[in-house]
Order: sequence, then C-alpha cells, then structure tokens
Amino acid sequence: MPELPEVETIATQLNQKVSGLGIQEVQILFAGSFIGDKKTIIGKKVQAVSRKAKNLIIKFDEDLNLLIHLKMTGQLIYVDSDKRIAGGHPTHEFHEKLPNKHTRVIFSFDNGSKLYFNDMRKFGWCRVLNAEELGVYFSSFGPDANTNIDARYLSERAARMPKSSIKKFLLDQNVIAGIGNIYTDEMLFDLRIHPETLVSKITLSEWQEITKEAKTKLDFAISKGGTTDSDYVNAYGEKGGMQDYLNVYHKAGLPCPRDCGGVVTKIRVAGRGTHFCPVCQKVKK
DNA sequence: CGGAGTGTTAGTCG
DNA sequence: CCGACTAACACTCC
Repeated sequence: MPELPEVETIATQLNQKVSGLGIQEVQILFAGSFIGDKKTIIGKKVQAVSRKAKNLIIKFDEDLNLLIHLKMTGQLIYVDSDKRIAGGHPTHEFHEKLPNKHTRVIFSFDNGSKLYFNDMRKFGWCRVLNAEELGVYFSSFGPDANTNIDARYLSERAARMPKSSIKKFLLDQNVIAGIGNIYTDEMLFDLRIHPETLVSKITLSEWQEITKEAKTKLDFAISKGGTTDSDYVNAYGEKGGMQDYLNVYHKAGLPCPRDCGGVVTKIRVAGRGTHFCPVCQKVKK
C-alpha cells in the first residue's frame, strides 16, 4: 500500500523513536528481505530516519544507510515496551504477537526496543548503502510529488512520452516520485481528468493544476496519517484517517461524490485497477 | 476448489 | 526510447 504519505508518516514516527539508539542485533528470518551485510550496521547509532519517494532511509554513523522499500505489503512495527507504532500494509497481524509468520527481519536496539519488518508477499527489502550508492539509487528518480514541481518540467517530460496516459505518467517514479495507485486516482478525480487522457493533450496550465494538486493532496494525506485501505481498524486506533476522504478509490458502483449523476467506474489503465467518474472526468484521447 | 485480483516495480520483448 | 506485459509472492474473494 504505502505511497508517499504513508511512508512519510512512518518515517516521522520512527525518527522520533529511534534517533540516537544503537543497533544491537539484526535477525534475518528471510534472506531475500535483507540485502547487504548486517554486521556493518550492528553497533552503529541511528542519526535520523527520513523518506524519499516511497523509500525509507535510516541514516547511521559512518556513512551507512539502511534503505527500506515496503513495496506492496511491507510494514514496519516498532515495539517499545508494550507500545506499538506501525506503518505499512495493515493486516490482522497487528493484533498478533511479534514476530509472526510474515516477519522477515527484526532489528533490536540498545534500549530493548525492536523494529519488526513484516512483508507477506516478500516484495519489499532492506539494503545497506553508503551515501554514494544511495546517490546512484536515487539518480533516476523524479522530484518528490509534494514539492511544488515546476509545471514546465512535467510538460517537458510528457513531450518525451506523448503516448503515455496521464495515469501511467503520474505513476512513473522517474518522472514524479511518491504517487501510487490510490492517490493517482484521487488526484485525477479532483482534477476532472480522465485517467486515459494522453499526456500530449495536457496544456501547461493543466500541468500547473496537476503539480498544485499533487502537493495539496499528498500534504493533506500526510496530515491524516495516510490511508489505511479497507475497513480494517487496528487494536490501537492507529489506522490512518485518509480513507475517510477518498472519493473514487475502491468506490466502484457508488454514485459520484459530486452528485453529477455518474457512477464511479473501475477500468484497467497502465495495467492497474483504475477508478473514476465517467461523467466528471471527460475523455481526452 | 480454481482462477482472478491485489496497494510496487524491475525486467523483457516488440 | 516507449509502452505493454509479466514476474516476484501470498493471500482473499468470487
């Protein structure tokens, strides 16, 4: 699940919790979830936790960084005595004891707290990188979507891929980073743009609206603590609040929230389930 | 029970 | 270079 607002929420919470703590032990329960040598970070102190695109960066002393990507179903659960903060894909595991069958890596800190990396589908990973390697990793990424991106930049990128749909374009991390399937659909609904609209049809003033919408929407989602998909509520009241503000995502069959008379429809665009209102969001091909 | 679908993205192929 | 498609995996839903 996690897109920019969800990863941002996790990074902020973790930063408050683990900054200054030393890593005492790393237990790797599934080898594929941890790339690199765990010994390099054992004994090192956390300087800060931050986010770039949908990646989480735990920065240690001595030019060491742990880069974490949660992909589809990754979650990080921090256990400090008996209190938990968490982020990522919520499942009923949240009620269970940790570790559980989806726990892939356990980080133990020198104050006795632990960070559990759970990932049902095993798409996510943690990897140890120095600053230079981090630079290489991020070199092809576009700017974060919530940073007032220059409309002319988007227009220029669009000119390079004129046959791309706007949905595919917004999901392309090399163009604009941090947007996933939920927020693309929500942004395009707000903008009244049909997801299959070709980027070659979008004007500069529309690119200006798009960059503004990206910042507004993501900042709002961050303020709500991100989106917890489905009606799941965890035992600690820690679901995000953004799902209460979704207009089209997972709303197929419901009337358009604008009461335009349209019905929210689900189609497939760029290989992804795509939700939109066929009345408000006009086709421009 | 079987097959389709799922929030991400890297890789392959045309 | 671009875009469509698929695989990586485990689980839920119909």
